[in-house]
Order: sequence, then structure tokens, then C-alpha cells
Amino acid sequence: MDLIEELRWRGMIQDIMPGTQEQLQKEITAAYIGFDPTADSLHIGSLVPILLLVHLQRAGHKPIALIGGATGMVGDPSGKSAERNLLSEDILKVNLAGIRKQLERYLHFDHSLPNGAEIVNNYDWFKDYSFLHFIRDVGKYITVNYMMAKDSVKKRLDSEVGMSFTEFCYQLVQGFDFFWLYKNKGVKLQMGGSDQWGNIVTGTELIRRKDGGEAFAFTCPLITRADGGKFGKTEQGNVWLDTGRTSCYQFYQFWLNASDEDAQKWIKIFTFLSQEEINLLISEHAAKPHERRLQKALATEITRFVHGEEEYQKAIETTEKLFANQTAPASSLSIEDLQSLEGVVQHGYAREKIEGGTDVLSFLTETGIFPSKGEARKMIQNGGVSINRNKVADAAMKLDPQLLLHEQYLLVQKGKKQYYLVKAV
RNA sequence: GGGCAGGUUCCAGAGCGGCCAAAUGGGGCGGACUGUAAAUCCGCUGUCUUCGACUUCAGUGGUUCGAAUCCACUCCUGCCCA
Repeated sequence: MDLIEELRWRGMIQDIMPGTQEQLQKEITAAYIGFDPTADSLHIGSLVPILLLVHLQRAGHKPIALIGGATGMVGDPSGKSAERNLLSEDILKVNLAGIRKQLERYLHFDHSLPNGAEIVNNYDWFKDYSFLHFIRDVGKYITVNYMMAKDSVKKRLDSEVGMSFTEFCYQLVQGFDFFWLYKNKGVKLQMGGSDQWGNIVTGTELIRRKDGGEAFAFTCPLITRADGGKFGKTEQGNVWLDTGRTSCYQFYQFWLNASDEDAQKWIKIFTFLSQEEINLLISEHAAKPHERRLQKALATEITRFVHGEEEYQKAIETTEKLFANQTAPASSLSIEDLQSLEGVVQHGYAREKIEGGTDVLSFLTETGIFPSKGEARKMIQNGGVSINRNKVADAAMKLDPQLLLHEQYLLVQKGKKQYYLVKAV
């Protein structure tokens, strides 16, 4: 099975330009994907492009990650219903550094290899490129008619918010990236999410018209959820690849909570397990769905890949302590258990206040577990708050030092799955 | 520059002088059922010291006993014309 066939089986190919497969069979091909520097960390939405690059490198080709220092300043209208806020230069710089660091963990950057990965920043070739040059050298080759026919543009033209000239030009800017990489790095292939198809095609078109060259492309479907929800969101917000933002435990939990339907699709996309292994897991899951082997395999593989074996082990330990024996009283957790709950959101709280009998509502808001007392009260009335695995029945309840586990911890639950560990200080 | 239509709570979108903290839908959160799933059903979804009080409907002033609702000006957005 060659690269394209494999990716197709994994459900990672949406659109593909004719000749792409042949090109990849013919020679070591340099290919790139763009990453948006909108934050200083990538989140799991960027995982798919990263995996595409990894697959590419494993197949012997040369992956290039382009960080959009310049395009980030313009804003991509694809899939956006409203004009984007521009990022300042300083913020971009910080974000670039953060993203670069993360990418380096997943790809081999050994320059002695013929297919060693590279990171480029399009700001480098745009910063000194004048507007006049741009409209002469690039703008001449693409008609406005062509640009307006793009879905991303059409949608916005029909909408009531409109679209700025800046965003309209985005596809040309991105198209020029491809052209530049084609000229200077011999890049012949661009990949990306299916929302990028329009922008990518502008690039291949530019290469053809301006240089008579041939370039290829394919896109990956956007990851969706069977229930129509947005992929990659939890109660806590985005799921990030940086453990400072999303702990490894939370990351593992995210995948473990995948629905059956999603898990079947995702395991192909987000793991490197072979076709046989995956088919086996799927049939095992069908036989004993309650064991949730699919979800476990998915969560295990992807957590190991992103965070490494050691972090994964800790996430598993925490998971087992919190979920394996859910009916056990919280006091059965040893002090070591509590201290080693890696990745659970932790808070400190003044010991005097607990001894002074503060009411739960103040406690829950002051620790930041709830944003307001009203919300905390409602949650309690709904039976959604537990302390030490006992439901808080009365919003007027007062804290009591007796509650402290091992005289220093309180295990707070908001809903069934969100745990907070509060330490008396 | 001219004409028109708009700016409402997370989003969409009602409300058009008191019954409005503001319909309805979506999203989100929680509960029940389960498998830490999906589907379904139920509840919550401005803040607080929840009897009730307080701050919101682009901004500023005004009319009124009383304004998201009326008036004036300002700012912002879209469409059409120049």
C-alpha cells in the first residue's frame, strides 16, 4: 500500500489533484502544510496536518512546515463568517516560537537525511516584498473573476458582513507561498484541510501560469463529530498540545470520551495502527462495547505520540484512581494517590477559612471552580457538585475541617467527570 | 457625498412605552438512563445577601410617573446610487 492508498484508507483524503500519486511514486517529493500562528500552542485541530507530515516523512518524502507569520497578519477568510482580528507582530513572534518548538517533537529535522523536515516562515519572504512588486508579479497572473469564484469569497460576498480587501487578497498571498517554495525549495505538493482547497489551487494555478510548472495538492477532510458538535472542544475549551494549557490527563480523557462512531473514524486518522490492528479492535469493540477498547486504544496511542510514554503512564494512573473505583469513598484514596493525581486541576485554599466554616458557595467561587455563586447554587440544586464523592445536598452547607482528606485535601467534582483537587494551605 | 436597512443577553433572532432580565431556536452546563458512549427525557443558562434587590438591549443626552421600546445627536455595519 503506498502513501496515498494508505491515507485514503485512513479517511484522510478529501480532494486530490490528478497526478499526485504518480508524483509521489516517481521521486522523493518535498511537500508543505501551513500552520496558523494564532496562538502560542497548537491544538488538536492541527494534529491532522502534523500527522500528514509525519506520514509523508515515514514514506520517505520531505515534509516542510510553513508557519504563517505573514499570512497570520492577513487572516484567512476560509470557513470564517466574519472578518478576523489582525495579530500584532510581537504576538506573532511569540506564537511562532511556541509552535516551532512543538513541531520539532513530531518530525525529524536531521539535515543530513534527504528527507529531513524543515520549518519555514513566510514572513521571511514577504517582509521585504513590496506591494508594487506583488501586484505586478503575482496579481497579473490571476484574474479577479477567478478569485471571486472561490467558495470562501463567494460566501462572504453574499453575507451581510462583507469582506475586506485584505482578506480577499489572502488566497493570492498563500498562493505565492506555494510559488516561492516551488521556486526556492523545489516543493511540488501542498496539503491541508479541505477548507484550504481553494487557496491551494490558487497556488498551483500561479505556478502553472507564471512558470509553466506543475504542482500537486491534496486535502484532508475536516474532522467532525457524529453529533454535529465542534471537534476538539471540551467544557474547558480547546484541547491543546501544550501540557501547560491542557494537561496530559485531560488530553487522554478527551480521546477516551469519544463516541463509538467517532472513535472508529478517529482511530484511523489519529493513530499509526495498521489496518489489521484497527479492524481487530473494531470487531472486539462491536462484541463488547462496554469495555470501550476502541476509545482506550485511540486515547493510548495518540497520548503516547503527543506526550510520550512517561506522561501517558501518569495520565493512566490518575484515570484509574478517579474512575476505576468510582463508588469507593474518597477516604480510601491514600495521600500518595491524591498527591500524584497528575493533571487534575489543582487549587489552593486558605486553611483558616475551612476551619472557620466558610459556606460552600464562597468556597466554590473563590477557588475558581465556579465563576459565580448563582451558578454554583444552581449546580448544587441540580445535584451536580460533589465533595469527596458525596453530593452536596444543601447550598447553605458549611465547610468543616473534618472533610479534609488526610487533613489537607478536598476532592471536588463538578458534574461527573470534572475533578478538582483543593489543597488547604 | 446621497438614499435605504440595521446595531438586543454566548450565537441566531423576537420584542417596539409599563405584564421585559427580555419570546423562540441553537449552543453550553447539569441530572436521569448507560459503557467516563450515542440517542432520549428533565432542569439550568446576567449578578448578588435569590423574600427581593441590582446592572444590561451600540454611545450620549432628552421626553415621560415609567424607555430595549419615543425624540435628538454620535459611533459602527450592510445594501443601492454618485
